[in-house]
Formats: sequence, structure tokens, C-alpha cells
Amino acid sequence: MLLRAKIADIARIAGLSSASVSRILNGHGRYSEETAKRVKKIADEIGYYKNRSAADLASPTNNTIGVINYPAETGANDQVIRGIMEEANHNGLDVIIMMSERDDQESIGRTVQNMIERRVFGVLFLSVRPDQEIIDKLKQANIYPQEVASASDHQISYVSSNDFQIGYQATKFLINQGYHEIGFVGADISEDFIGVNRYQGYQKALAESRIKPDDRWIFEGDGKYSYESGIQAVQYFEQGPIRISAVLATSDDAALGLINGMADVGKHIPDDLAVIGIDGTQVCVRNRPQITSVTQNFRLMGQMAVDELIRPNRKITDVRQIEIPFSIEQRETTKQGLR
Amino acid sequence: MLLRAKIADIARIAGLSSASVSRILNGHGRYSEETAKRVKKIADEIGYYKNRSAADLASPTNNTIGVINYPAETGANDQVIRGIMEEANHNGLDVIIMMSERDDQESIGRTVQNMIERRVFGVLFLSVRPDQEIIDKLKQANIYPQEVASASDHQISYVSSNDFQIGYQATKFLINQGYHEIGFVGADISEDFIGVNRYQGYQKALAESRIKPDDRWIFEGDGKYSYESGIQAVQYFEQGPIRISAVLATSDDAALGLINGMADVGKHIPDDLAVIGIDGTQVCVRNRPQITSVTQNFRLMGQMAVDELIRPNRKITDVRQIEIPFSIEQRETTKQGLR
DNA sequence: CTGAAAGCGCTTACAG
DNA sequence: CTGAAAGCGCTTACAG
Repeated sequence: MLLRAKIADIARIAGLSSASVSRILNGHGRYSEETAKRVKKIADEIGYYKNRSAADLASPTNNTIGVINYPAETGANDQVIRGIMEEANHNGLDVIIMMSERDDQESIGRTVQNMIERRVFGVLFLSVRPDQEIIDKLKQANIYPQEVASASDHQISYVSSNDFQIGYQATKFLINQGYHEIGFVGADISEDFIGVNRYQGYQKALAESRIKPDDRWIFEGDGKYSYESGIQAVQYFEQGPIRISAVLATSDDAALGLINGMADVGKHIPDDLAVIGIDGTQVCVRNRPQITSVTQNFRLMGQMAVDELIRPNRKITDVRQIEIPFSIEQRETTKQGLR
Repeated sequence: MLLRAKIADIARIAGLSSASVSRILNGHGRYSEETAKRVKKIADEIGYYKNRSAADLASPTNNTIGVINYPAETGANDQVIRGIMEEANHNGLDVIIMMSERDDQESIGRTVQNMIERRVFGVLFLSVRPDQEIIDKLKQANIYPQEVASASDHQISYVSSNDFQIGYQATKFLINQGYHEIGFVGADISEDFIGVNRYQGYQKALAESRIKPDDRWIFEGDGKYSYESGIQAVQYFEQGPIRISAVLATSDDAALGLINGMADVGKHIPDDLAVIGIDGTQVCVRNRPQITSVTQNFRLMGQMAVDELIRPNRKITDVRQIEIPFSIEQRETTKQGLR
């Protein structure tokens, strides 16, 4: 049991060259099964572990993909990561995850710098949106950047839901249930790419049904899809002169904030206010009332993101938008059985 | 803008040696501020990024710490990670996170293998418990292993709450509120280190109050602190002949399962059954009723775990148990105002 | 304050 | 099927 054994140690013991040992350990080239067995046994006995720094330095290829995440506590990203791990494992890829703040470009930049230094061959951004400068840095370093479960209008590929469709379908769903005065809560509708798209879908659905939209139906809150936005929205709607009968909450968190806020002022869901959330995370079925939601397929997004990264002939300049289907799950925060 | 510029490129342009450039970029040794400025400017202009593989290979020190996590969706681990990142940043340490399955030693082993190959200087296990063999592997590779937000009786340090005290205090809290028939739900009380400790604390509190314990008050379920265990516990207690007035749920998830299960059979919390959970995650304040909980300080655990890793004179053979204080938060799933 | 040189532990043509 | 040799891009005594 040597402290930090190396290939040369194995070679010496086996009476071989380092080259042969390397080939055997990596399954490259030709070698006799007999010596291979011996070599592996020795490696095991002396406690050999490949030094990846040396291997990565020597080899032109790197099979590690980097993931940049942030500690969200919603569970959606955990689903994405499951998908990523699954697909990475199937393809013999390593995954390293690093954290950054969601909207802090300096924090994202530092993390990206680290990823570049590690020479990963692709970087997946999980619900994290880097600015154009950071994206360009990555591309110049010949590393493929990609957003997952998030989208933007930057020069970057993404795997996500179609947010316009989400806004559109969710609103239509509410309209079909008989709701006309429909609030829109929690997203930034002027700057934020996702917010804008969902909002435009919402507007289109309203327009198609000849519902005259009212600016006062919109409550952005912090514009970050937060629980607090939902809570505050209740104050906003309850104290103001505007009446709404349903709300499209732009996240499950915001939906839960609305639901709790309503409960705390003694109002009933869905009778006093119907609510549909977006995401379809665990909380939707674990809350009482269970939350009707636009359910996104986060796991599949993770898988597809990896597939996209290893797609043959992928070019560093490619900008592709992959859309993953979503579904609407009727639960208890919207009326039952109506159409 | 060279594709993958290296130190030698900077050196050539600056008319210096690679050695000097390396020193300047790393802030080692002496050099004139003037040349330093020039060198950094050049590095910037040609788009230089350190090749960490080369640096790590050449240098005997490595300032990366590895974290092994699993996708839990509860938010507790996200809190731990926040603490880890904070403390790591303060100390100029890098953090890479890798995922494994929580209870699958083979999956954990593969991840650990990867960490060893990367020569991290310490590995933090987040709510993941490696078996003794894996721990020994790490130590033999001269890498310090440590559990965070979890504990075991293996030869490994941990930073966690005192689970005996959690069980003891939570049970006493219920007893002080006037509950005598107290269930214990969701943990494995024979094999699982945490479960055993919480259970023993529970037993001691009962004994101190002369309450005769009843084996039928125990419902382990899957023994994994799951939501499903809570749901199933409702069936178990409702259908059986045993009456209990309160439950110590061994996680927030299990508590929520109990609460929802009771609601689904038309029973009232806390009148028909009082519930206290363990963890104190987001769900406790976002659920209605809000969940009384033993609240653990996960963020502090993360910080302390890093501090422990970089403690001066730390030896690879050290096995230290660091206990982080917890608190009990009275909310709506236990009676108000009683003592 | 600066440089020449060795070395970190692998991998990979190349030659046999 | 196997080996000698060069090279990956850094860092670090050592010498000046």
C-alpha cells in the first residue's frame, strides 16, 4: 500500500513499461488479457488511483461536464440534476457541479472562470442566466455553454419549456373554466425573458377570448417568481379596487404564497380565487389544497441538455432552442369539472 | 486572442520567463508592480486561463474541497451548501459538488473514487453516509472525510445535531404540553445510527415522565424519514387499536405526510393528533397548519464542516464529533399555550 | 527582482 | 502485443 502510487510503480512491479500499463488501465490499444489481469491486480493491491490532473493534462480530450446551479430549495433543479446524471452516466461522462448566485453576474463569472480553468468540455447553466459577456468567454475558450430549465435571448442554446406556450395554455385553461378576470403574478414582464414570454402568452389567450386586459391585474412583486411575491399579491388585490377571480402564478412558490396569503385573510381557494402555478414541483401535491399547475418535465430537460452537449457535429457557434413538452395538471386550486 | 493561451505565450510577449509570469499571476515571491501590471494586461488581452490540471499536477497543494450530495428536494442540503460556499469563499477554497444516491454504497464509492482521482484535500458527505470501507479508502489516499448534517458510528468525523438530544427534547416538549401517548414515526430504530439515537432520546424522555412506552407507538415505515412513511403511519394508527395523541415525526417530510394523511381522513391537527417534525425546513412555515419542528441549523453545519476541514494540525486519523445547537419552534401542529 | 531547469504523472504517436 | 521518448502546462527550489 504505497502512499499515492503511480503508474510507474505498477509498471516496475509488473515488469512492464508505463505505456503498457496506461493502455491496459484505460482499455486502449491491444494487450493480452493475461497481463491485463496482472496489472489490474497490482493496481488494486498498491492502492493506485489515477491522477486526473496528469491524465487531463496529457490527453487532448476531457469528458467532464460542468453544471452551474444555485441553492434554490424548490426541488426543480434536483430533478434536472437527476436527468443530467442519468444521461451522463449512460455516456461515460463525469459531472461536476458548482454553485453561484442566480442573478449575480459576478458570482456566475467567477464560477465560469473556474470551469474554464478546469477545461470542462461543456457548461450547463441550471436556472442560471449568464450575460452575453460570460457566454462569449466560454465560447472563446472553446467550451459549449447551455442553459437548462431556463431561457434567454442571448447567443446561447437552451433546453426548456416554451414559456410563451406556458403562459398561453395556462391562461386558456383558466378561461375555459369560466374565469375572466385573471391576474398574473410574480414575474418581471419587461426585462426578464421568461417573464416577458409567459406574459405575452397570457395576453394572447386573453385577446383570443375577447377579454379586455387590465394592467392592474398584473403584480410583479420582486419579479423573481418568489413565495413573497405571492404573499404580497394578496395584499395588492385585496386592498385595491380591482377584482379578479383567478391568478396565473408564474411559479409554484408564488402560487403557494397566494394560497397562504388568502388563507391568512380568511378567503377560500378556489371559490374566492382560483390559482394555477407553474413548475409542478412536489409542493403541488403535498400542499392542501393541492395546487393546479403547469407541470414541466425537468428531468427530461436534464437528459436532453446532456444529449445536446454530446451531439455529433455540434459546433461552438450553434445556438439551438430545444423545447420540452409540459402538461397542465388539474388539482384543487381551480374549479372541478367545469369547461 | 489565442486559442488556449499559456504562460509561455505571456512570457514571450512580455519578454520574461515563465517562472516570473507564474509568480506574478499567483502573487508568489517578489516582483515589481510595474511588470506585474504589464503581465496581467497581456494575460487579459490574449485570453489566458490557467490550466488547473497543469497547476495541480505541478504543485503539491490542492485547495479544492469535494462535496458529495444527493438530490433530496427538501432544501436542507441547499442550506448546508450555502454554509459551505460562504466559508469556502472566505478561505479561498474551491468547492466541487458531485451527486450520488443516498444509500447506495456502490454509487457513493464511484463518486469517492472520482474525488480521489481529483486529489481534493477533503470530502464532505451531505446527508450521505459512506460505509467503513469507503472511509478507509479516503484516509489511505490522505484525504480527510467528513459527514455533514448526518452522523454515524463509523471512523469518521461529523458536524451535526445531537440526535439523542433531538429525540429527547422533542419528546419532552410534547409531554410538557400534556401529551402522553406519543408515536414515533419514519426512522429505522435498530440499524440506522440517527434513528437509534433519536429513538433512545425519545425513550429516555418517556421514562423520565413515568410514561410506559408501547412498541405499537412506533411506526418505522420505510425507515427513511420519508413523506410516505407519514402517510402510511396514518393508516397504521387509524386502523389499529392503539390510540396516540401526538407524534414525533423524525423529519419534516414525515410530519407533512402525517398531517396530510390525517386531513385526508377528515381528522384535525392538533386536536385529533399533535405533530412535531424534525429539520425545520421551509415547508414548516409554508404549510397550513404550520408545522412545529425541531429546527436544525444546517447553514452553520456547512460552515463548521469547512472550518473543521481546514483546522490547523488536523490529522487524517482524527475522528471528531461537532454538535450544532438546535431549537424547537412551536407552531400550529401542537397545542398553543399549554405547559 | 528574474531565469534556467527539473519535475509533477500521465498519454500518445512512433517504431518495433 | 510492448517500449522509449516526447510532451501536456504549470510550479518551485536553486542560483544569481
